[in-house]
Amino acid sequence: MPRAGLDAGTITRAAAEVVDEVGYAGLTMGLVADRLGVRAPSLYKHVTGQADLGRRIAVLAVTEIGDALRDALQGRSGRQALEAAASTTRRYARDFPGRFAATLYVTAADPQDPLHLAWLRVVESHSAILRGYGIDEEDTRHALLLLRAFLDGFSLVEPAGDMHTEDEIDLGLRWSITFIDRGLRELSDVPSSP
Amino acid sequence: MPRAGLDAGTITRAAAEVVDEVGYAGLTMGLVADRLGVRAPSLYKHVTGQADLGRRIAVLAVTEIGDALRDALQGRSGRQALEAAASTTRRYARDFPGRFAATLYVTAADPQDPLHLAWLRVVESHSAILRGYGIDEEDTRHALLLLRAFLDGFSLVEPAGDMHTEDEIDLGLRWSITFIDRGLRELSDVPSSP
DNA sequence: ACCTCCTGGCTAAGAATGTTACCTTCGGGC
DNA sequence: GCCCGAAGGTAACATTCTTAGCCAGGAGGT
Repeated sequence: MPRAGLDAGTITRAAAEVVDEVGYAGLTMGLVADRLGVRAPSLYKHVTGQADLGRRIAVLAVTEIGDALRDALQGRSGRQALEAAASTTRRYARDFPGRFAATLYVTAADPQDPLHLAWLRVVESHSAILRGYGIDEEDTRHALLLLRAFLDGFSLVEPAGDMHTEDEIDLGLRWSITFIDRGLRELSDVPSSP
Repeated sequence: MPRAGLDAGTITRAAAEVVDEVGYAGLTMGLVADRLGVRAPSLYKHVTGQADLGRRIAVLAVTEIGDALRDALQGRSGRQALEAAASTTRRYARDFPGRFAATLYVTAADPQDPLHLAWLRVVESHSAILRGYGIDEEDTRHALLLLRAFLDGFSLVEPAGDMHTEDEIDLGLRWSITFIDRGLRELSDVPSSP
């Protein structure tokens, strides 16, 4: 029987598909192995265990979000950039619920953690949004936290769908973007609409 | 041997202590049983299983947050109310990390779900904050979403502590509160400082 | 006081899963 | 063609959730 040609990457991608289907809590080594046409113990040749696999899913997801943000922010600034970032983050959370959950549950340990580096790229995109508003460096640092809390928090509220309808969230999101955009413009040294 | 006097409530409280110590993912029936001086299968006389127990922890946590918010908002309005809500939510997330995680992971199924009712009380507190700003009903509805995303999102970013120091988060939170407070005051029909 | 019955806790056992130990075989380098 | 490391397989073990079935304890009626 030929080798399956596994490596950590293919296993992680298969695992990411699994969590998107069965939820992050439903991840099992057996399901991942099945998807790859392989037996569960074979996975341990490439990942150290389920915890490791979970971390790798989180790194993959944060990296993908970072990529998506970078693409979406090309050539946009101000309110358009805010909108693009919000809808990108939200779409990712909806299309890949398991992966997105991983980004919330798994936290980086040390600054060398690949997860940390992946997050830095996301933060860089958030910074790019703020750069367009021309606010000073200290405000930018604080606003970054607000932005992350807002974007992640909003995508988080989504699955708790019992409280709000899809449309209501859509409207709320657009309203919130207007709210934040206005606040940021007022902070700006050179208001774009004085 | 005397009866232990278990019921769903005591089991849930014990389980809540367990998750705060070992993390939500580390919850096992055995740990809960140990804490109560009882064998694991006995728990099944009062809760249907681990999933049920997880839901009950979430309900407990959301209820506690609701109570804490209600207390903290007594006699405060405007910016003070915002600050009180943020620090209350954040303190809860830090003091009871396992329980707080449960509020993020578990989602209500139907509108009769006790979890849904518990969330309604939290939303009621958020509404109370906004009420003080005198903004119209539609804006209030949208702002509620913003508030929930912000408060939960901020408490969520906290454990990902590799990226920001404690003080930095503190400052960012105060800055964000100022930001939101100003935005809300500008929405107000009767600006408090015209 | 005693009997009865249900409740609540226990032990034992089964099923699912994560993980390790060890074996086998593929496939490239000499 | 041989050798050896790496990749995958099988078997087995440990942990944990959960169910089945037993037994005691105590509340309530007589």
